[in-house]
Amino acid sequence: MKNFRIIKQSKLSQARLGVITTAHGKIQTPFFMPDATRAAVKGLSMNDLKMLGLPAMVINTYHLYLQPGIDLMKKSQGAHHFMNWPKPLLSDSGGYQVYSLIHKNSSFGKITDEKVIFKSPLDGSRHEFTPEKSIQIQFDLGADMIVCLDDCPPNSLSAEKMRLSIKRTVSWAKRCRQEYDRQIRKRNLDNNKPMLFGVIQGGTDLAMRKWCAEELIKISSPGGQGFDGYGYGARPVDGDGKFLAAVLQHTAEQIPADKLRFGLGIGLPEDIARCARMGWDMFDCVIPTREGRHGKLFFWKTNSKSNFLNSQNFYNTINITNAKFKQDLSPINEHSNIPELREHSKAYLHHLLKIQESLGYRLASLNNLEFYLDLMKKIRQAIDNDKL
RNA sequence: GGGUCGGUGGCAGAGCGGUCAAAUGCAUGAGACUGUAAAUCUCACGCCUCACGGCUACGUAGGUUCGAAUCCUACCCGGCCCA
Repeated sequence: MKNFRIIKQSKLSQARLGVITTAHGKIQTPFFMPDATRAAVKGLSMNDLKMLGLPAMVINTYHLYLQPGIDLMKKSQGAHHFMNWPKPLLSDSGGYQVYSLIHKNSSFGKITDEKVIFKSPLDGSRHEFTPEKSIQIQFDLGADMIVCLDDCPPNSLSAEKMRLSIKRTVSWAKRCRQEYDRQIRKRNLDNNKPMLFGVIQGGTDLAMRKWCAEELIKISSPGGQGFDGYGYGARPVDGDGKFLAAVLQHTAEQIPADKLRFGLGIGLPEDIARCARMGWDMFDCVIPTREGRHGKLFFWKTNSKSNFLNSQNFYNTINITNAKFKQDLSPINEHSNIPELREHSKAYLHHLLKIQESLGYRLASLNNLEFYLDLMKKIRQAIDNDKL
């Protein structure tokens, strides 16, 4: 059974339309997932997310392992039941925490070729993550799409260290693949396999990205060669925040066309549009929710051209906490399909965020997620019409 | 009326002779945020100047001192206690 099927290839670019089939329903690609790292999209209820038509979300192995713990996940028969979320889930491996905690600050742990030693930011306790353990936990979480534990390096790493890091990521991917096969047998999941993703590292160096991709694709098992999909790992921007378009383009080209391409942590709306054009199929990012909580709202510009997604500036942002919105009684978003965003004023949302009221976080997150989901829909339509 | 403690920047509140345009918190203003240690972080925050620097300021008015938010005197205002 093949769980990713390409439906249409754009005549204009590498962009494609597809469908993923999971045990919790189908997903049309390209698509975007918000991050529900600790089993919640901050500020939003599952009903909110259903109302938005959210296709899937990303939960995190490391965070859920620390809190509330995997025993409870097993007892709840997985994250879907625990969260009461009926649609697909993707669990991230904890590889990003190798970067965000340890690479950035070595007092948070240590990386060896064998495993990662984390010191919990919650209470300082010591925890070991092996590739095998990450996969086991992800099976316990019961996610529909799971990710190999990787060593996510800073882009600034020296060439020599980057080479070692990639070797580690590849060796861990092998071990993840073996553990995955073991779990499938052990749990009798032959007809209900989660999809497994490898993560391509290599910083900003095209040759390193290519090498990492090739090594990952070579990994084989009785279950087949390579992975169901491949992710782009590490920050997609340089030190100045400039999008690494050439690296994304080159990395996409290394991934076999019939495999899913997952841009981890991407990104800004224009970056997602560009990546879709390169043939990337799935995205996740904290931007819409985090920046919403911090007051930044995304809005469509009124565009008449049908190929507006190819332009640089197809949207506006405002910072609703700016003083100029204090007295602005106009709707938060008059074009929204969400009644609350049409009926509440900007002044009200300004006020809610100023007093740190959770309703403010919710309204801002709703606005931005609606924008992102709309963006993905427009991208899919554009591909369908050969406009992207 | 008597006693007592106190009056500091938008607010709260340190400071108690020089290193004070004055700690800290809040509020305010702006910015950042890309597989969420993020309801977080950064910067600004008396006035003038891009800046060097200058000016005005710790209730009011005097005084002591080389020098006062800090000491003294009077007055004004507030809290508490007594009558």
